[in-house]
Amino acid sequence: MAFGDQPAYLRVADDLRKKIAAGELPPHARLPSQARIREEYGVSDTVALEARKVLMAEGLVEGRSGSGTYVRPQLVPRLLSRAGYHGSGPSSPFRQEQADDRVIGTWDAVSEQEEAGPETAERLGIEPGDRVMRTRYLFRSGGEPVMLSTSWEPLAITGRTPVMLPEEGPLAGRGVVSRMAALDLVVDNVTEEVAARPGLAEEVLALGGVPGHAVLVVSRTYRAGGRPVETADVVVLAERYRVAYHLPVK
Amino acid sequence: MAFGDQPAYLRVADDLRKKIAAGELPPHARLPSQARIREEYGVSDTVALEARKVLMAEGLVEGRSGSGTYVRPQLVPRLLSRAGYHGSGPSSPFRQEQADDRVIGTWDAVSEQEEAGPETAERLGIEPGDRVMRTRYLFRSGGEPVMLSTSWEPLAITGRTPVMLPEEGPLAGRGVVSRMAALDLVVDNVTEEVAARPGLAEEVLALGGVPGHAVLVVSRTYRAGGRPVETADVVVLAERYRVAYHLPVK
DNA sequence: TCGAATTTGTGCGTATGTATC
DNA sequence: GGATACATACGCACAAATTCG
Repeated sequence: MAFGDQPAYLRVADDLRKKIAAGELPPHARLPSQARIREEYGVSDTVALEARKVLMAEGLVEGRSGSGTYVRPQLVPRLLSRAGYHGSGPSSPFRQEQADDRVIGTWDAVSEQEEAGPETAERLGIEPGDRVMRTRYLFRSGGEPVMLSTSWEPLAITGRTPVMLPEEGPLAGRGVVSRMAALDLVVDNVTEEVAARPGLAEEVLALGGVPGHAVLVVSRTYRAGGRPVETADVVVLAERYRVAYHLPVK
Repeated sequence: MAFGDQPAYLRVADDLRKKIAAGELPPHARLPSQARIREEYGVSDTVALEARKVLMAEGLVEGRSGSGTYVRPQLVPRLLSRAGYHGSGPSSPFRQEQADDRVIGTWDAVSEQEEAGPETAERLGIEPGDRVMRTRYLFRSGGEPVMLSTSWEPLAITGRTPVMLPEEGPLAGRGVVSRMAALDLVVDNVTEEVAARPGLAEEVLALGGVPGHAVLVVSRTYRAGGRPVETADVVVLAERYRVAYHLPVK
């Protein structure tokens, strides 16, 4: 059973990984099926399955039900430019990125009122339970989902105004700064925090990634005169994006 | 078997995740054993195992052989402030952080000449094989290693000058901007890119983390009049740090 | 100190569902 | 529709680590 003090499924996974690294199994190639692995390596169905699972967890291969297990092309991480807000031009992180990469993107957005949780309240400088407008975004690039975002705005600020819904009304999709300007609020301060954590099953599923893989989370807060007017989390797959900043030197 | 179009092991994982999120299973608490899960949820051994694996992959729980599966304490990541260079005051990322957190830190640094590899050359705008000064840092906070950093400077710029070695000479430890100023080079441009990837065994070992866990990598490049004068990688454990930026709104 | 019970982790064989070709 | 292949699920066995009487 054991072979060099290594579980059987790891031994099989190592061998397949070597073949991928050596180019013997190039991108988009199909791996031997579970049944073939069972024969070739003289192992059980479970071991063949576990070995494939290891490679899938590593993001090297991708299983397609009914078809086969395929080598994933290793993609070069793209840049998510966060060079600060530019008054003229696209404003959301995604629209910025479009401008940078000349990639045509689409997105869906759903807004809903809710009561602020403790963390949201903390970030917006309001009390837990205060009402906020939560908007969930799903951004696509070339049809593929690439970025999730959730924004929160205090209804104490936007409630019963034309800009209450970020993606509707006269300034739909124009960005936080423009919309707040319509309320005579001058956004003069942005903080962003970049973190990485294992992606939740839901997030990874939506982004077409591998369960357990890391996501980058950019937590952004817009402020007007010290008062938070919007806060948002942007979630992308860590293996697909780097977050780029251009900083001033004072 | 299926329940709301969801596999049984995901249903069990979701339920356990909710209990963790709700505080019903606080940090360090022990999850129901595989056998208990099997009984409570009326599922098989395999399903109970798979459910636990999902939560382990998400980093929520940790299995200890022979003992049990335990909820991992979600430690609040510390801030790594990257608010841009401030002419007066500490300059290295770590020294900035000290100022922010009032944490007394120490560091070791080792400098060595080498030939630039392809990636370093690309970042410094020089040719592969050109000579550079590489300096490796290990930063400690309260005696514990918390951050690794490697910087590269073209010897075409600093060679045979008093500031050739970052941590020696008259401007030792004063930071890139000050040292370049001594060469009449005005650093006016900083770009940073934040990425996350699985930590290398060496890195994770040095930082006291768990193998396989993600690290955050901040890749920074200082430029003077468009010419790169220094580039560096800063590596921290992803679960322990967030990278914070304060951006201008133009 | 010893040993029994518990628990995780690995491994096997099999059956069934379901997507793809 | 049939064949193929992945995905989920069940039940079982055993090794290693831990816990506890």
